[in-house]
Amino acid sequence: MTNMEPRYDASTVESKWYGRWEAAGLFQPDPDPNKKPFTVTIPPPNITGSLHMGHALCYPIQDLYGRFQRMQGRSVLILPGQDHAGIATQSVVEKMLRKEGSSGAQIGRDKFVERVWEWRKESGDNILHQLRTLGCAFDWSRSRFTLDEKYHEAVLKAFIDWFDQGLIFRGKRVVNWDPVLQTSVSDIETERKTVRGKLYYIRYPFADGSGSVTIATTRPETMLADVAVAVHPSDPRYKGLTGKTLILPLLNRELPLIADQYPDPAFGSGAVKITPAHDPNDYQVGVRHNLPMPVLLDSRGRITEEGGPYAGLDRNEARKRIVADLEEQGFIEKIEDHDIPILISDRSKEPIEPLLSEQWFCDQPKLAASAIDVVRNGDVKFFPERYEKIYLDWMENIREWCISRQLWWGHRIPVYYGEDGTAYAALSWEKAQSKASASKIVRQDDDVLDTWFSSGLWPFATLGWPEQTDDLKRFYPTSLLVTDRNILYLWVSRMIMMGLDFAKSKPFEDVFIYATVLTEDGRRMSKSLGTGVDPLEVIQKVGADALRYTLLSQTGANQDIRYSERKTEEARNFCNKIWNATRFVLLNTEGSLRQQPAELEDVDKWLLSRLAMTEKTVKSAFEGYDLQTACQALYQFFWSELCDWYIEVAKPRLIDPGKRETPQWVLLTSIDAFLRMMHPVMPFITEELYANLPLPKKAEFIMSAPWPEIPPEFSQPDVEARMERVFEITRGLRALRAELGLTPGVSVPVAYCEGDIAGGDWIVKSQAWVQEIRAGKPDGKHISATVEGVDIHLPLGDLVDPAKELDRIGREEIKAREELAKTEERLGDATFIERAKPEVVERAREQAEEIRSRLRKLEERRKLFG
RNA sequence: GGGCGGUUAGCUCAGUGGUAGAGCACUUCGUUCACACCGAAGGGGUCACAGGUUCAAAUCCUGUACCGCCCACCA
Repeated sequence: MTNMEPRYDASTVESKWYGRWEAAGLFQPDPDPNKKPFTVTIPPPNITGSLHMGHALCYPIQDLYGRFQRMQGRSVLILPGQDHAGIATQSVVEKMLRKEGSSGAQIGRDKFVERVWEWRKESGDNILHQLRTLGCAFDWSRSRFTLDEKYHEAVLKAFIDWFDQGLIFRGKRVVNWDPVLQTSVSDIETERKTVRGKLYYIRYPFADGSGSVTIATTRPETMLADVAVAVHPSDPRYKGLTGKTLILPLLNRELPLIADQYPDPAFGSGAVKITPAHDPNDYQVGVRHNLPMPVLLDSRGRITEEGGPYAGLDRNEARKRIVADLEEQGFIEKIEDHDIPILISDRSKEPIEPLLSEQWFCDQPKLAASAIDVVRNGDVKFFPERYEKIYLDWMENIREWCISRQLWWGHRIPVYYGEDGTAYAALSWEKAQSKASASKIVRQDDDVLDTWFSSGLWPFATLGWPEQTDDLKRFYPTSLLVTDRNILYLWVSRMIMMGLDFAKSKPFEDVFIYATVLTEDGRRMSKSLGTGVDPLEVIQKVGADALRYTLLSQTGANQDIRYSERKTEEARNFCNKIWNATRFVLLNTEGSLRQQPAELEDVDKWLLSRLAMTEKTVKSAFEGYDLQTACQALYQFFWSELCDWYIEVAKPRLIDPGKRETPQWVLLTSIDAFLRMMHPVMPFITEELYANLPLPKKAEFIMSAPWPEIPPEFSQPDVEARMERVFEITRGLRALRAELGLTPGVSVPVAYCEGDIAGGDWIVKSQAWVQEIRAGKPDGKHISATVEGVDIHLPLGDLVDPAKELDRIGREEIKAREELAKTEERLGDATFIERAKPEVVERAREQAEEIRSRLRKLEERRKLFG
């Protein structure tokens, strides 16, 4: 294998392997029943989605664990799929229709849904293809879509079950209404924002002409649907007035002045107008006092008939007109600036209208208890751990979930109504009819289910539930969920509740929540802000392996990571380094010994010991979701230990036919193990290089190879310490050379050395480019350094500028004196001697002694030049 | 209002009790037969701030400031 290019070309290599893995069936779980399964059902991306940096992290993490666990001997299933994403998809298709001059309303429900399916067939799979580019080894033969027929049946079954148990019910509530999308959305799908607004103080006169009550409101337009004014019973300002009748300005309707706990006497005037249909608090008041609840806004946020002369106006326009009219008629007492908290719809980014309407709800509070237990008792574990508390806090305060959406794209609610309005939940119209018996079914509910209702079933519905399929039996509960923190409440908590109730056990063991990918300067990546970066473009430039490494090597317990092009270049350089080092090894291992040689030099033992340490670190870091540490250990082992030291030291032996077999074996052993450990992070380059390694025993693919087993005897800490000394001395000598302006590679005839260099003469000679090392000290002028207690001298005084050298010695002396002063101060402290651990005191003593000796030597050297 | 992260070298980040580390950037040198997407040598930090615990604090505790995220029905 000598035809490797000196520059690694990712695109050639990366296009080669994916198809081969797939053809070899490696994406399917190993059928061997003795292998413990490792299962992941991936968070299904939306069919509207295109790949972004978050995906480029999320899915490779799962792929990494699939590959890692496969190497650990598990039967791995990573099940991919997609989410129909009700609101998002419906919006996309609506937009397309509008461009064509049409609309959903125009073509009707059936045609519209047909249209969405068409669109999905054309472009809905894009994102899954993009995951292949990233190297994700997912089982495409088991891919699922949340609107597949089978999946749909599972959703209906779940709904009907909960309906029958009373866990799903219909109710009239003030919900979050999105006037743009014209549907309800759940509490979690809204975002709180504070905007600068006004607080209007409006006088409501008493019907009997005895003055007025001033209310304070931020939303004057809703007064048209007022049904009362409330004050706190303890408020002295309104003592004896409750029960009287007020006149609603503009509409001249009568309103009672009522007493309720809700108004805060300290806020505004202490009196609150009550609009039950458009404010959740007012709604509660309305219920307590049995008040009427007129609805003022229609589905687009326009004023209804209730608004009398204002009917038909948009709510914002209505506000202006109403304030102007109130002002003109003298009802406004004052207007103050006020920060108003408003709700914004996540999807449309428009302000939410609280709106009283009839919706379907899920009784989450009843389901929460076991979902709390399963996390409390450690059956489901969160990584990083802090998310456990966030999850529990949420679950302990969980509220009803509005699951109906006024959309067409989604799972239509399987509820059918009889003539008398009775609701029957059933799999079909016919089944509903048989449930209803005598009563005739006249219509099906128009609403569809919240997308999260169907995705909550994902871990088991994808495996065949409600049927007890072989897959469900073998692969459920799944092993790992990898997701981002934004959907902890929307999705993770629902899967846990639904999994426990429907599939009778937790949906997954571990939940790993990865960091948000930000831009280099810490801003959110977003298409609309223009701060997004397309992963596919990055892959074209540096390769999928490099992109994976860039993101994975920053992944741990952190909550953000910053993406930058610079980092991808570093990762690409690392790929190139791996490529070239392996290339070098291949060029130097032809006809090599394939068995462990009897005799190993210290440097060989050193590298193998470092390899053993690295394997330990990497494995436990992977297991603990600390990819950062794993990547760092791999990087350091490969670049600085294997390349910078071992290969350089091994070069002379590699050209010597009598000595080459040992370093050949060490290099092959190390590279083989390194590539296997690196494979979960960089699947392509490792596969390509592994294919070329001349190993005695080799798997068909590195992907199907086992995790490297490092013999325990490779670990030799004492040899490591010895070698580190030799390397330090080498560095010291190189520094002396640099002092003389001698460039690396230029050979120096002789260096002197006083002290034990641990049998590393030959290493120091070759690595510091010295022909001979003599014991002792040179006679003439020389420069010196003390490293690891060893004095090294370079007898090349002629080359030295004495002034410069004296300056250097002076600087070192100052440094040493400062160090000595600090250390002596510590040693002079009686409590330190008494209370510090003995080994710490001992070390301080040794250090002091070492510095003193260094100072003495510096003094001698000064004399030499002075 | 409550909670959670973060604040360490110019930049991006490691580092959970014993005198500060990496990569990049920077300076100097170098085309030595794997790699210039490379190698060698160097410069660079009162570890946000203030208290406290300790013989000893970047590290533990308390508080403050700033940045970010999440939760929360004051009209």
